[in-house]
Amino acid sequence: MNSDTRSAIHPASAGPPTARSATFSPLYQQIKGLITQGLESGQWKPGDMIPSEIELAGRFGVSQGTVRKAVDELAAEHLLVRRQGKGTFVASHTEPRTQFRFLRLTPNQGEPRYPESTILECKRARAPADVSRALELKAGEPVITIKRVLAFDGVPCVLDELWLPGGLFKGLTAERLTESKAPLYSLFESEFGTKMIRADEQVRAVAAAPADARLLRVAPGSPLLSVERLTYTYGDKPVEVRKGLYITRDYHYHNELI
Amino acid sequence: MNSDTRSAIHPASAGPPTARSATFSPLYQQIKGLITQGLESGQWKPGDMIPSEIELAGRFGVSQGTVRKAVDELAAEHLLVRRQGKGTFVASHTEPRTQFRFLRLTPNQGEPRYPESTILECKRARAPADVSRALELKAGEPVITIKRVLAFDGVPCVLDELWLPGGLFKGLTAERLTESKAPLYSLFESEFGTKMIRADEQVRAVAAAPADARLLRVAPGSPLLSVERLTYTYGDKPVEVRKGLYITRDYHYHNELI
DNA sequence: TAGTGGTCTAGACCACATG
DNA sequence: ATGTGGTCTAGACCACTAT
Repeated sequence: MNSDTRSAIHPASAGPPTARSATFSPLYQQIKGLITQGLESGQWKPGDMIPSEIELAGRFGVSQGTVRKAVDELAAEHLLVRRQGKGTFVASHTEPRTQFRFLRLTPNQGEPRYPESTILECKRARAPADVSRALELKAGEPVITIKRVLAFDGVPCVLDELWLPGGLFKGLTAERLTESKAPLYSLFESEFGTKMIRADEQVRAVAAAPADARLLRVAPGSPLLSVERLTYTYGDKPVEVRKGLYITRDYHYHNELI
Repeated sequence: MNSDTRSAIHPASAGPPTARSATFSPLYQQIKGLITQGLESGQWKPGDMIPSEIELAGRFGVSQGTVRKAVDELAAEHLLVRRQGKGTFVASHTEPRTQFRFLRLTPNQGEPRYPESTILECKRARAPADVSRALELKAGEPVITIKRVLAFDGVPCVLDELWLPGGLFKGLTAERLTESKAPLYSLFESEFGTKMIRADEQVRAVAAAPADARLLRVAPGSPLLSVERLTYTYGDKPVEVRKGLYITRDYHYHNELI
């Protein structure tokens, strides 16, 4: 079965059972790639159950243990979620665990909560140079920019501005954002088919500019936490730039070093 | 072999091959615990090679695959480091990778570097109430407190104050800290046998108090990044409280969301 | 050449969820 | 009762490191 196996994955490179050229990656890595393709292409959408390990093993012509190792790693990367007795599912931003991986704002006392959002602006525009560079867009390619305030119990806490490639988010309007009570990333994955996977953040302390201070209802010059985020989807493709200003009097940015 | 196996690990609970009471955790979890004991007790010190998988499998009376799963998880938690062809080693803060997991300060341009340290103070003292609570010490138990400035090329960047349980760090003096050019955690693990494993951080933006501003050579009221850290060693035991103030003009706090 | 971790297989049985 | 993921075994062979 071994030679059949390998030829199933690399039809052009079949060889004797133990043949493996220098360019071959381990089978389980190849399986990871094939599963990731299914996710990227939308064949399996967030929340969907993917085929069982046995089914995938048969389909790819490898043993169940090999599929298991591939799925284990994808689960460790939070692309998949295993549920014993039920199956393996595509991770979704509708799940609270996923949401709080991308919302690090935590109350100084009490449990993490999700804030209310007020959209200030949502329009198509030309991207600033740094945003354009970060999103790997050509100069002049359109982006959609969103500006909003996040609040807890009516008290402003975050002033957020973000930029998205226009091509991926056609039809995104302020109305649609205002109607939806779901978190942004949840909306993005369900309505626009773009799933945020990971992000890099740069955190700084800055003094509040007058305009920002007014929107956040703090004194100009107050210390604010600046959080600049670059977010990636499958294949390490950058798809969101986000700049946030946080008031960290009653909340803080939480991080676990492991 | 199965019944021998289990009796080797739980001498008092041996049973038929397939017996497993409700209180039994999976074998590989038990193996994880046994290996962790070896780390915690100092049987294997940072940098040491632990016995091979086959050796451990024989010693614990389980298959190599079970040891492998245990070691895999400990490596994922950064307690161990695998090196193909060489062996498996106890992770150490002398390795750059480990150091930068706990030093998130990154230049806005260029590669991460390690700053120079100037010790301002190192003394035994009574812990403030919040520190005492965080370290789970009884009121009045002594702590060692260290105050220092970190700088890049002579330019102050971080003002750090930290508290350690006195009992674990006997003989820690300013001289010893000043002599050592190694990072603190490296010194702690090699000289005092306390290995820092993970930490929780709370990040905020604050205004510089006059005294802090003077030490950091910034204007009073300047925005500073406040980073409060509680650090744990084996067994989730808290062993360090650290409060840092960062100047984030040329550097930022970097974080990857995954 | 020998020892280490890395990959892969085949098969057994357990634990959990559901019909 | 069935199907799912979770654990465990036994053994083969590969890739890397050192002597």
